[in-house]
Amino acid sequence: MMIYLNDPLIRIGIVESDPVYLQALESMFSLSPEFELTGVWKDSGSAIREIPGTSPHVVLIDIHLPAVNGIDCIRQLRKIDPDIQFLVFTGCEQGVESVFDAFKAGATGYILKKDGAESLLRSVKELHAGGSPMSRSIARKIVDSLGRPATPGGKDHLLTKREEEVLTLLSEGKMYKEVAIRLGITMETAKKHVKHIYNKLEVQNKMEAVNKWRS
Amino acid sequence: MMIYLNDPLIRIGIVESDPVYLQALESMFSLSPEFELTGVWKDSGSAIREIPGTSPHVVLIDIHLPAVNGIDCIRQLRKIDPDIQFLVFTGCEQGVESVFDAFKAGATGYILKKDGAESLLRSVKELHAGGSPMSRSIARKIVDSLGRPATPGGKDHLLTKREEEVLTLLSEGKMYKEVAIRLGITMETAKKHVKHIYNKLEVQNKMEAVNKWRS
DNA sequence: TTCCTTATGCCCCATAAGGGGTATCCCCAG
DNA sequence: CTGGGGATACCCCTTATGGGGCATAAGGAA
Repeated sequence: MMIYLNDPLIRIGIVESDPVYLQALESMFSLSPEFELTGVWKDSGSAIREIPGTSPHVVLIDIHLPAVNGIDCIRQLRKIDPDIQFLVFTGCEQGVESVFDAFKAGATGYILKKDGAESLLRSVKELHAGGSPMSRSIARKIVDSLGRPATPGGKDHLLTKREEEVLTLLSEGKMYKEVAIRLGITMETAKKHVKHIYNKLEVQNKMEAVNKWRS
Repeated sequence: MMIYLNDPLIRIGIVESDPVYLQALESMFSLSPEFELTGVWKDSGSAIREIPGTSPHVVLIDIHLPAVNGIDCIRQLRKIDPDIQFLVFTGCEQGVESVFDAFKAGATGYILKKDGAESLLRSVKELHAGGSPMSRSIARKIVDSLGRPATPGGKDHLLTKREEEVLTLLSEGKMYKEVAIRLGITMETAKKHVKHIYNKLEVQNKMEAVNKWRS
């Protein structure tokens, strides 16, 4: 891993589907003299194609992206250019598994949108200096899970990737019908996934599932 | 407002209904040489009666108290002794309205339990020194709401006290039946409150309502 | 006073959600 | 090669939810 301590500018790329955040981030990094914005992308597809040509030091990436999620995007990009550092930047706090997935995929930082702008800038600098910035609550999730000896169920993943996708949509208030459309499956299959989720988490409804999952 | 920068000890009172937290706080402040614990109370009634006689500089108070909530307790105590500084200390982050209510009632600090012990001690000192310590996310809520020009609805309180109670229970995954039992009303009335909430927040289901409320 | 909001209660009705079963298909581990 | 988990799909059923109306009582504001 290269460390660019002496570089005059931190070259940064942004992958964010939310236009409001994207605009804010774009302004913020364009206006800061310590950064050079190499580009912004609204989806994983274009990000994977175009980012390698721009050689950023750091890529700030949301994991909630349409079609291909940010974690897969990181995985792809790491294969192409392993020198890029990825800072996951997400709006909602999800299960500890998502955090692990992100780090396994090659992310080296994981912060929450709610932490605010100063925190974000500090994190980007810290990441570029070789650190692993993460939000307090994320760090806590990790420490907590390390504290659990042998993982109660023996299982690494309580929920499957598909189940997490379903739960993410449910957590946004989507109905089964919408979940089905988003994932390109039938409503019955979406319901089936939800039933499995409830069994695994030992809950009876969406709200409890989301609460337990996020805890 | 008096500022006690030169006092040798910060006299502190605690109002907390959770016995576990109360024990922890009691130990913490008893053992710190910078503080003098003037007393602890488990409910608003006894706190309102007894706190004025103990002349604390700072009162650390949970807003989730049985019977009379912490905000009303602060309002009452301020009338009796306006020199007392109140630091709201709560477990769960609720809507921005609750935060405003606390400040309007006379609180001058608002922190979350999850911030931890060091943060709490620092906040008490900062409060005593004339500051307004608050958790980062609380500060953000306030800044965000100030950013919204003229408050879209013109209304100060979007949701009524009762509606917030209902929404709190819904956010815990309770069914209408359980909400009704908890609040001592019929299920139909609980449903009615929920309908009002949905109208006000312009949403169609529990999850969206909770998301919008918390944002 | 009158009007409005809040909180309460009850009715009807359509749809969403939750719980159970069964069955393919694919892929990976034993 | 065989079994199991994961993902897909369809069936049945009951209950919970969301949306509408109507009504009353209390309390505050115009």
